[in-house]
Amino acid sequence: MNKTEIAAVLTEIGTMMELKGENPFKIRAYQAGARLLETLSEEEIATRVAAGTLDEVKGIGEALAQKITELHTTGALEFHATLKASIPAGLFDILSIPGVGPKKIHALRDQLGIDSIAKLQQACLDGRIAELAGFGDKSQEKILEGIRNREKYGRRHRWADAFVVAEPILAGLRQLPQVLRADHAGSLRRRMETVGDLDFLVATNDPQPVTAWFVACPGVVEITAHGETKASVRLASGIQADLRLVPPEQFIFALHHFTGSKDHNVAMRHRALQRGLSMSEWGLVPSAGEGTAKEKAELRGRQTEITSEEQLFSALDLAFIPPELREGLGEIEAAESNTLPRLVEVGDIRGVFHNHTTASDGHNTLEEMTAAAQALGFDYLGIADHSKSSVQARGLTEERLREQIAAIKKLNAAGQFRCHVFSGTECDILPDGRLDFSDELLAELDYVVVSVHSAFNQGRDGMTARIIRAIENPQTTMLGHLTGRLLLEREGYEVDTEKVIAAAIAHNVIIELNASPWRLDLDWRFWRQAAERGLLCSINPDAHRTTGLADFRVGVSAARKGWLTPAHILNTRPLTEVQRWLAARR
DNA sequence: GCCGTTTTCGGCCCGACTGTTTTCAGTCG
Repeated sequence: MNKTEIAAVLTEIGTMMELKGENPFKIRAYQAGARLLETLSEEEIATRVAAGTLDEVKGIGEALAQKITELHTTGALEFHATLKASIPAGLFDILSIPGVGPKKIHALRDQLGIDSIAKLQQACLDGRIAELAGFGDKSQEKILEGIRNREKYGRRHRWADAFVVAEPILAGLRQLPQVLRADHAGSLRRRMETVGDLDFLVATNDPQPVTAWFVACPGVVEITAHGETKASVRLASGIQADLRLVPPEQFIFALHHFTGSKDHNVAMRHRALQRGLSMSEWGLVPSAGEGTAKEKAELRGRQTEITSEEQLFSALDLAFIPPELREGLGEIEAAESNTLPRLVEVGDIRGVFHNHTTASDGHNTLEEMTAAAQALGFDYLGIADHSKSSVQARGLTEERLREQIAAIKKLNAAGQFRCHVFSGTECDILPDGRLDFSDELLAELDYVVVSVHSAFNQGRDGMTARIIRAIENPQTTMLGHLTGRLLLEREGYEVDTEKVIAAAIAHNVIIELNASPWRLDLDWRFWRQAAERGLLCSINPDAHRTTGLADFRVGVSAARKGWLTPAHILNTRPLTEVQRWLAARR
């Protein structure tokens, strides 16, 4: 088993222990162990398993070391299987209903034999829940509502979709005279690929007009809470939006707190405690001695000198950690030793590869795409229309591709655009791993993107071998959307990502970070280690129309989450350098 | 289950809110 799979097992053990009502600290140990494992490299895990030194890692003790070793070597864990067999699958679903946690699930199961959402819903309708000790009419109604909402709004939202909704609300908040500072927080600010709800944070001394404006925003279909310090609404798109209001001196602490992630916050508080400080959304105060609430409030009052997140991190002897990195994956250690990377920025991107035109399934012509790329300030644009096997996408035949090559040469020669155009193709990887065009034709292009668009169900080994064969082809420049996933729509196909990455590094092939908000593939979680091992990235918008070119920004967000610097990314390089790099590959 | 300038036991991150209670447990972020 690889580390991701092992971590998933440990996390599931944690959840199951929660459902069993186990000691919360024991549960936390499993969850922490899972997170920790993700930060280690596959090599280090293998070495430590072989040498029996896993328990030297802080956070992994004897028990976890034994379980990780068993999973790593045999691919299974007796303890996990036994535990899983003892818990009805329906309990996991119940856990996802707001207001119902492990303790209540325990009571429901003990007293009413409830072990699925269906049974829970029926018990609510029968009025049996309200009669239980610790429950009441409101609990029963809330559970029913939760079950209904789960069906209706239970899904997450792609980052770009959420951002489009959030942006005008944030702009509106900032224009209110009562609002001194405003920002968004949560997973939207951390630029996660999907977002559960929108979090807005406002600094104000006069909250009432602000909440009044917020609950009356266009698109609000339901007000779920409307208090002094917090308001929640449901928007037409199904997204829930929360607004929190704090006094100005508390803004930075609250911004950091509500940006998260939870793992990051836990680690930050732990660090604060090591320095004799107690950290919360209210401030940073000495933790020594049990001061009264009033004394602590006075101490908070003296925290006003912290007016930026930079200062907050500095107070804990840390360099500023960009929100994208706050996932509890080693960013605090890096900030401590001042080894955080200089993350890639939108302004670093000089051009983009992998874009489509009307020649295949794009909506704009070559000229329109080039004009749009130039308007974005790009020095170069790569065209990569589909190949002949992608019939559904009107893939180009050999003849039509040669016509396109000629058209691009002519366009570059005409000097109409300052932006240089590269001739490429998004060439299908056929089911057996061969490419869709002959080597002779591919050699006429500036570069070649290879992608899987068919036969998704070959199994892990088959798919891995197929993609690696395509990588080994000397004509291949870069690999497109490695897993083929569509966020919230379709899982990627089964493939051994680590092996594919290793093959790409060995053959000096780029792997793209497909920047389409639907894909963001390869996932940011793989990039840090892959780049450290020498993998080169290209942030590719996979644009099918002129407006799609701007999606490269979403790709930059994902790259930042993956700790990538400009040096790790081909399309941060100037035109002449890219031309040299591509020419050397041909 | 993990850890140790509190070192092999007794702690472990913080505060608000809700609904249930009549002083608090459970849940959430």
